[in-house]
Amino acid sequence: MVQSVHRAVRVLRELATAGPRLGVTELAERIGVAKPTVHALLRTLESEGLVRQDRETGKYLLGPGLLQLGNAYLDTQELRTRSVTWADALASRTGEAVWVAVLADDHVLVVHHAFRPEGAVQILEVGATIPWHTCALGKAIVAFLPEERQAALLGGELPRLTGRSVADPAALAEQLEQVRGIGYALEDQESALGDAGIASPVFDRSGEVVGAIGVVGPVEHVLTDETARRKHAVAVREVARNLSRELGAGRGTAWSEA
Amino acid sequence: MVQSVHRAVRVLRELATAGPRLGVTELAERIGVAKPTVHALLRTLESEGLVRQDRETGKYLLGPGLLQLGNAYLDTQELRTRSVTWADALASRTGEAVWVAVLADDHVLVVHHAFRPEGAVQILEVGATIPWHTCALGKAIVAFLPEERQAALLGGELPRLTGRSVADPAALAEQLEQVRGIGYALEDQESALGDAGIASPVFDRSGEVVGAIGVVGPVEHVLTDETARRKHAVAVREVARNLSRELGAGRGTAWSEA
DNA sequence: TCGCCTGTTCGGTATTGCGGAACTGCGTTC
DNA sequence: GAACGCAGTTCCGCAATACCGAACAGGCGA
Repeated sequence: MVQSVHRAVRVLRELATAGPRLGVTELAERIGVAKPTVHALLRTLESEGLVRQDRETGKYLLGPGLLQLGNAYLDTQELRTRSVTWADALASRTGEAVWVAVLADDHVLVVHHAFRPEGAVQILEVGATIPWHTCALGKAIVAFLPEERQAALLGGELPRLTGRSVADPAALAEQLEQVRGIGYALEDQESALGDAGIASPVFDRSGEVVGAIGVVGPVEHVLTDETARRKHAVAVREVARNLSRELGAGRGTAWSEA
Repeated sequence: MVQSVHRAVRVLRELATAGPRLGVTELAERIGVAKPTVHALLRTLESEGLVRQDRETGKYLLGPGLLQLGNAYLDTQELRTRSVTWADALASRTGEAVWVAVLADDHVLVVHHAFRPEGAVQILEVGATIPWHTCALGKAIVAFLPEERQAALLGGELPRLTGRSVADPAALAEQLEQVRGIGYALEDQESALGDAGIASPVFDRSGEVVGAIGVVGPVEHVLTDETARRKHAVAVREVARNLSRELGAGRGTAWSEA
């Protein structure tokens, strides 16, 4: 494990989470490293375009190079490239926004976002991260993970984002069991009040979950109306299966049992 | 300059450009570093989620952590956050897609993309990079850069992406002069056949160019029709000025002379 | 004007990362 | 089906390299 690289990434992470603009001194004490060391790391990162320095204040902030790399990641993400057409189809079939996501640590990372067809202002959610247990996408993925991994996630931190977030491991485990039974997961305003979601897992040729696809929208559209919910659930599951097959998942894997 | 960090970034860059999947050996000889060294770097990057390993082939590819960081960069980008509403307004006023971009080295980096209102399939271009001299956004920015910087860019590599790309420094310099005169830049299928653009520079409170905003669309919509072109140019320039003012640029800076 | 806070530079120390050589496991070839 | 070759991986000794204490420079506020 290369120490300086590890520290450099910590610097980037700190800039990403703590604040847009951080000074050398502040960074140094945050990550517990001497000031000149942090300075050297920053200079290196700056020369690579991953960090830039505010000319006026002297403080540092994230650089454009990160966006290029992030975008390059998206291109390598086979799930994303394959899902584009399916996501569009699902969006126009359901009339709702469609998200495609993968699991990164204990968060769900949105890698594709198809806008709701009849949309007013909609902000792009690609790159957004959400705790796995507060969204349908996360539950859909985790339900089909190897058992140890599931246990680890259930045992980890489970923050509450809204009053409706479920933070009890036992209750979540039961939900996951249910997901395995019906092949899709639900979310009822657990990450944001007013928003709900329905998602199904996507598998690859090795038979493992690689991510999930699902609709996201106002509770009234997605969950409240019983018949609409049924319709959406069927559509989501169907699209997820087709997408899985396109990724090489054969029958006999978890998705066909669902 | 921290050597290992520099090398780690080179690894990421290589993965981003050369191919989605690269092996340790291949990476090692590409960047001219011993195999075990590259391996250590990869393991570190992997533990940070910036790189992942394809379990089947053993080869390495970019990881999801990069997308998170890239997204964090976007949030720090004041130009982007401020431009969202202006971009939407411009898109609906012109009926074309609107891009907002900054300059990163000798490439333009798209930081915001407002879709064309009446749109069929449109792919999101946020994160895309284009050589500065083959798009209106790039010319709009470079035209207002300090002279040494301009000279350096004109003296650098000027690849041709289409048959219409302008690769001659003198011709480009003349175009830049023109941009300074009229306050907007044009592109006629210089980065992609069939596509044209009109863009104006955006300034911040220090009076320096921070980026550009402009419309992008089929030549027939954007350039061919003389009256439409005029209308678009006026709209773009106006929005760029308003955006600049919102960022704190005062009168008396370059933009008000344009 | 002074003091205190930044970001920055310097250079010695030993930690740390580096790479040659050897290992392992897979796919391919004969 | 055994032998080869090439991949990713591990080990370990050397010394290059990154780290940090201390001192410097520049700006802001008091």
